[in-house]
Amino acid sequence: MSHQYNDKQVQIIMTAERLFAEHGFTGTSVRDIAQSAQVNVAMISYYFGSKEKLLEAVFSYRIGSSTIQLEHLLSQKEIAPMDKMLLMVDHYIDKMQNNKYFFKLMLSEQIKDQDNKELVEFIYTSKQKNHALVHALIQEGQKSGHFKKHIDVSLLVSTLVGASNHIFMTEQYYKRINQLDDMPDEKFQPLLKKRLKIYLKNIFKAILTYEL
Amino acid sequence: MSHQYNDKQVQIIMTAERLFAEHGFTGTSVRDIAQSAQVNVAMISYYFGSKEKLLEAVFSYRIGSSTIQLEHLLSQKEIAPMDKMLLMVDHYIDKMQNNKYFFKLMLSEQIKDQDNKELVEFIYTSKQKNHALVHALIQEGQKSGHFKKHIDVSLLVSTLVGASNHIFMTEQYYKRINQLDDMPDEKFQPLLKKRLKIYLKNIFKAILTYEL
DNA sequence: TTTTTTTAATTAAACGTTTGTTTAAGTTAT
DNA sequence: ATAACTTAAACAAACGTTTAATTAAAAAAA
Repeated sequence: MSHQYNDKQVQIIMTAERLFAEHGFTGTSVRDIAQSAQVNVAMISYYFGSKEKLLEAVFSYRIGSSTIQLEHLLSQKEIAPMDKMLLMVDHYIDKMQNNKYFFKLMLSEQIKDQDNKELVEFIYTSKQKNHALVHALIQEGQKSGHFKKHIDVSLLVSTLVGASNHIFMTEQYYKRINQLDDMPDEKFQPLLKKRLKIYLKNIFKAILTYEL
Repeated sequence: MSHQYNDKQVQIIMTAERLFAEHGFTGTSVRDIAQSAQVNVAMISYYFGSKEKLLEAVFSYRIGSSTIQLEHLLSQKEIAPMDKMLLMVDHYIDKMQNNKYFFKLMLSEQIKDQDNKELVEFIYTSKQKNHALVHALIQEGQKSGHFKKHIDVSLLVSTLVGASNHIFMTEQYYKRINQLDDMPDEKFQPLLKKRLKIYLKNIFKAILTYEL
């Protein structure tokens, strides 16, 4: 993976990302994408080969920076393990809110029975990298006595990923159930983000330190 | 909503549920469903009117029992609030493992930009009911002094729903990352369920009681 | 610098499939 | 005899992809 894409290709990729997220991969036609991106239908085959390859290009386009940022954060020696963990939570939630479409797409691709093996492998590799980083951080915290023993890293990560995903995917439900319908989105979004961050960081503190 | 369906209709509904969950709504053709359910394609239009209506029938078929069971559980006066809450977690996880296809389908329908307003309304009503029940239980626990104050019910429920969903949707990743590839599924499934229950109940205890 | 050649980008139209749904003729059950 | 069920075939519309023709841009030759 990992290409260099010209302006027109990026335009197509970002349009596809949005439409795939909103209506699903099969729910989006190449003509929908072409029209929204204001290019001819044939350009998609011309540049990417096929609709499937375009999906892969979307993933390819979003790679890299994520893991690198996390790696950089966790490598800073002067930060205490717990603070690193809480920073990670903040970082992840920011990332998700800034890349809602991609996270939606990633989630819906994981739900489906995958036949696109390239994509399955990419998602797994990406997950494994993050898992390894978190695992190392937890071990570091356990050695220094800041964290308790017997922590299931997969479940911990699933709490962050699953709960954040669920809240952001269903934020309209959150709005309605909490009687925030009248609040404009530019006020609601920061509010939700703030609440989610506080909430998840408290959970992480509890899981990592308390002997429940 | 809420119909009576004959054997053949149920056969179609359950097949559709599985295929919609595995390949998405748009990713499943009525011919796929007809073939898997071993009926003629025209039977789907004949019984349900359209593919969209069939999707609604799947939801309609799964209604009722869920909320009723939860209502029954939470109405039992002799059980302490915390025990009720932990029972609810157990109950929810059991339900999800026994209805994996439906939960997958429900999740992927929530991810999409909904145009099917009937379905949106149904999902919202269902969520609201559960939310109200949990909310009442938490207030009960707060009054009796068992729970702490200031609990965001939506975030709490999202933790249960989101984390459970994420784990079950990506259980193959869990298997691989935790080096459980060789374990047969009939051993792995109970293991995962057990771990998830313990883990989530601990989180709930922490959120509901500790002043974090 | 101009002209020619070669490559890349862009287009509308057409390709063969597959899509959801309907039809009209049939069978089975009431 | 009436109603409910079941079928293969047909329908137009939408699908992903390819084609062949044209324009724009870049490279090479004059």
